[in-house]
Amino acid sequence: MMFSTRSEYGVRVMVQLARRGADGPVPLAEIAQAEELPLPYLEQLVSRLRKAELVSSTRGAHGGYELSRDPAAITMAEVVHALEGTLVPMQCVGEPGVSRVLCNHELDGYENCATKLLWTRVQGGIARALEQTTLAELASFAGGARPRAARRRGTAARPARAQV
Amino acid sequence: MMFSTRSEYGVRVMVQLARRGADGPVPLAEIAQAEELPLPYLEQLVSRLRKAELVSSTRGAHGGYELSRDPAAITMAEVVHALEGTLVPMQCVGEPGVSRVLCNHELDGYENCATKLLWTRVQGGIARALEQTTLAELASFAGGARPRAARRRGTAARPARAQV
DNA sequence: ACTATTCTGACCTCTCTACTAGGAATTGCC
DNA sequence: GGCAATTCCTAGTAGAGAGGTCAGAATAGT
Repeated sequence: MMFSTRSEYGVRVMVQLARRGADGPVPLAEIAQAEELPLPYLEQLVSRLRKAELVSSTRGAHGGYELSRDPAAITMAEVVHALEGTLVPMQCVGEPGVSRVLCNHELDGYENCATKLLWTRVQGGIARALEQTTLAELASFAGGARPRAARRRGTAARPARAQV
Repeated sequence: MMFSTRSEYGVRVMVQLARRGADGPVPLAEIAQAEELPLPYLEQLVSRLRKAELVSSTRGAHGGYELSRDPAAITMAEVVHALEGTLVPMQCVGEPGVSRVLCNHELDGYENCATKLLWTRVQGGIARALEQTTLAELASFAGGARPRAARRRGTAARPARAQV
C-alpha cells in the first residue's frame, strides 16, 4: 500500500511554488531542475493541480505557474486528492460501482461488513493527517525558507530534527 | 492509493476465524465458501498470516486454521502489516534502499525534506487507526457475533452507527 | 518571426496485482 | 495400507496501473 509518486512530486511542486511566493509565475522547468525531476512528467501532474484550481497558469514567454490561493489556506488533503484522484484505502469505502474486490456484502449495502468499519477508520486517519497539514507549514519546514525566517531562527547548516 | 485486496480478504479470513472461535481448526475451504472467495488465493494469503504467527495450522484431515491468540489481543496493525508487507505511504518513510522515487533529498538524510514530514504524519494516522482496532471488535461488529457479548451490551439487531 | 512557455494526447515499458495450476507433504479414519 | 481431506509450496499468467517519454499544437512576450 502506497501513494504514487504523483503525490510526492506534486506536493513538491506545490512546496516550491509556495516558497517562491509572489515572484510572479514560475516556469515548471525551473522546478524540474531544482527537484531533479523530469519536466514532461511534471507537466502532467501540474495539469491535475490546475484542474483542481490549486494553481493558475500563465502561458507563453515569461509564463509559468503560481498558487491560486494563500498557502495557509491550502490543505494537503486538497492537493493529494487532486493528484491521486481518490483517497479511499479500499474500494468498499469509495463510490459504489466497478470494483476489483469480490464482496458478498454488497447486497445489504455493507451494513454487516466488518472490514468496511476498519477501512473507514483508516480513511479517517489519513484524511485527518492530510487536512491538518497546510501547504504553508510544509513550505516553511526545515531547509526551505531561506529568505528571512530560517536565518533568524538560527537554522544554519543543520536544522533541528523533524518532530513528527 | 489503496490497500490491495490481500488485506481485504486476509482481514475477512481473520474475522471468520475469530467468529468461529474455539470450535477447533477451521478448514480454509469453509471460509472460502462463506465469503465466496477463491480458495487457492486464500491459501497464499493465509500463509502470510501463519508466518506472522497470527494463525496456527493443523495439517491433514480435519485440519485447518485457528487464531494463535485471543482476538482481543490482535490488532489490525499486525494483520495488515503481515498481509501487506509494509505500511509506509511513501518510500522515503520506509527502510532506505531501493526506491522508485526520485529524490535529491537523500544526500542529507532527508533532513530538509518537507514531504517526508507529510508522509510521516499520514503514516501515523494510518497506524493509529489500525492499532486501535482489534480483531475482537471487528468480529463482534454487526451481523457477526451472535454468541453472547454482543447481546449483553445491547447490541441487538441494529448496532449503533459506526463512529469513525 | 522567434522564442519561451503551457497544454494535450498517444505511446511505451516495467512492475505488481489477483489470480490459476499442479502438485507434494501431512494427517485422520477405515 | 489406502484413501480422503487438508495444508503447503512453486510457477505460472492476463491485465491494469505506475512512471514515465515523445511529438507537437497553442499561446504570449520581444
